[in-house]
Amino acid sequence: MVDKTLEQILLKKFNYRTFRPGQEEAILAALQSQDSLVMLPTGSGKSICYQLPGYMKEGLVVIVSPLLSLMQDQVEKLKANGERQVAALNSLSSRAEKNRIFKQLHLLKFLYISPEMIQFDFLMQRLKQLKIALFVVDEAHCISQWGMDFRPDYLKMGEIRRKLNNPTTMALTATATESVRNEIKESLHMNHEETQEIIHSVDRKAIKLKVAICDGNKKERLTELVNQLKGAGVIYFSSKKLADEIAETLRTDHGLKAESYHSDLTVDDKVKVQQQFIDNTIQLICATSAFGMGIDKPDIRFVIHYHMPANPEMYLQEIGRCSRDGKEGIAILLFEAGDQYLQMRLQENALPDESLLNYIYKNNLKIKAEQADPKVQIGQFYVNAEIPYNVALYQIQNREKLKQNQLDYMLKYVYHTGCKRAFLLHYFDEAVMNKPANCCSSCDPSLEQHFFSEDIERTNKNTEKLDWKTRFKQLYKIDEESMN
DNA sequence: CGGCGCGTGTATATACACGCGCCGGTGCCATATT
Repeated sequence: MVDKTLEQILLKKFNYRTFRPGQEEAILAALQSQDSLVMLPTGSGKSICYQLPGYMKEGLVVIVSPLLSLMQDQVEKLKANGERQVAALNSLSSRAEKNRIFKQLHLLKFLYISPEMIQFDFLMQRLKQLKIALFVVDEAHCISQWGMDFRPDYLKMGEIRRKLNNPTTMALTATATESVRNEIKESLHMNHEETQEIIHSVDRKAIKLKVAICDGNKKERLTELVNQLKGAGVIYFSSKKLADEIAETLRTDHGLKAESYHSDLTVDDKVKVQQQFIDNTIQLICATSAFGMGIDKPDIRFVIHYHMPANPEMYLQEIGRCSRDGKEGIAILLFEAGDQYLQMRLQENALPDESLLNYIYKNNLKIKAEQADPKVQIGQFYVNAEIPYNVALYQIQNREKLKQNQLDYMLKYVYHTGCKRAFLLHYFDEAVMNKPANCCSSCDPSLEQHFFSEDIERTNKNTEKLDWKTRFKQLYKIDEESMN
């Protein structure tokens, strides 16, 4: 059943003729003031799910977003679409801009904001007085994936929602198991029975799955692969240094157009690398997990993991950047015995141990100087939320066990001899429907060969080129007149 | 775990072996200056 009115608005506001799967259900839920948890695969137009009902309902749409670049990106897109009543409130705005946005909040339709900034008292007071049409948590898996680890402000969104008088809420994500979905709902204080879940498969059939077990020759395997694979690709590392080094090797020894991308890059270097990658000026990105959210490149043909990610959710997110145009692509996980220990070390360092937690509970006021340490931040979150010490310890230890299990699942994935796709989907309680051709390295041992030849056209040659400086200006300078 | 850098010890003075310790990923915000 297709609602003609909705389609007319879709055409008028967004210039699309038809809805993609899931969009209409999400929009209807919002229009009926029903809370929803929307899980749609990457590239299926999640922003329309809240933007369209935003236009139809009275009041402000507040979107909690994890990254500054995502906010600026969305604002830019809406403005390009002719929307003027949109703003992002964050540390990139000058004091004058912040003031202006704050004063004209009642005239806005869409407000993008970080979980850190929305908590500010003066802002909350103001938001409380306004009619909130929709409260959106974008990339909601961050609540579970980041909130508990290094961004505790994500854990306060439930309280924020309550303070705003429980506005209609939409949580959006691309990858979440049932338990993560429950965690999101609980964290946001969403009612289990009344929240509508709009869940679509996480399976991306265009992406073929390969695991290559190496034996002391991972670097050689990597260079062999990138020399033969056609089109644009991303190589994920769990070390910034190694990402830099391999990018350098690929450039100087192999003449490939490769750049590295990680958190040490300045903001303008990040924008530059991203844009050159989208333009096909750069063919390969050697990245850490910093790279990816908001990357809209349609023709990424392969994603290689030099290091195993921490869990299947992250693996799916990272390989999900491949093949957004629907043409075939390949995800290759390179594994060497012992690789899991790097992840284990990283995980050990993420959460406070018993003695640190104890120290934080006893000396909370005295350690403000150390607030930069995420472990201390997590501990302080529990203290400030007045959660008893034993409960906090129990929760943290549970979290550690969960992470171990997730890593174990990745290891089992590596050594699984049956269908890799089936095994990965099983983690999300899904079965393989309509198994694609060349499904995975278990189903087709010489899978990667298909991606060495150029007979299949896999690149978009007519990608519009945009000077990165122009792009940078667009992204990070909100024009002044737009608020009037 | 594995790889690297560094200091120490050896056998006989500069080169090399050995063991020890360390490292390894995600982002908001603030707030002060120039």
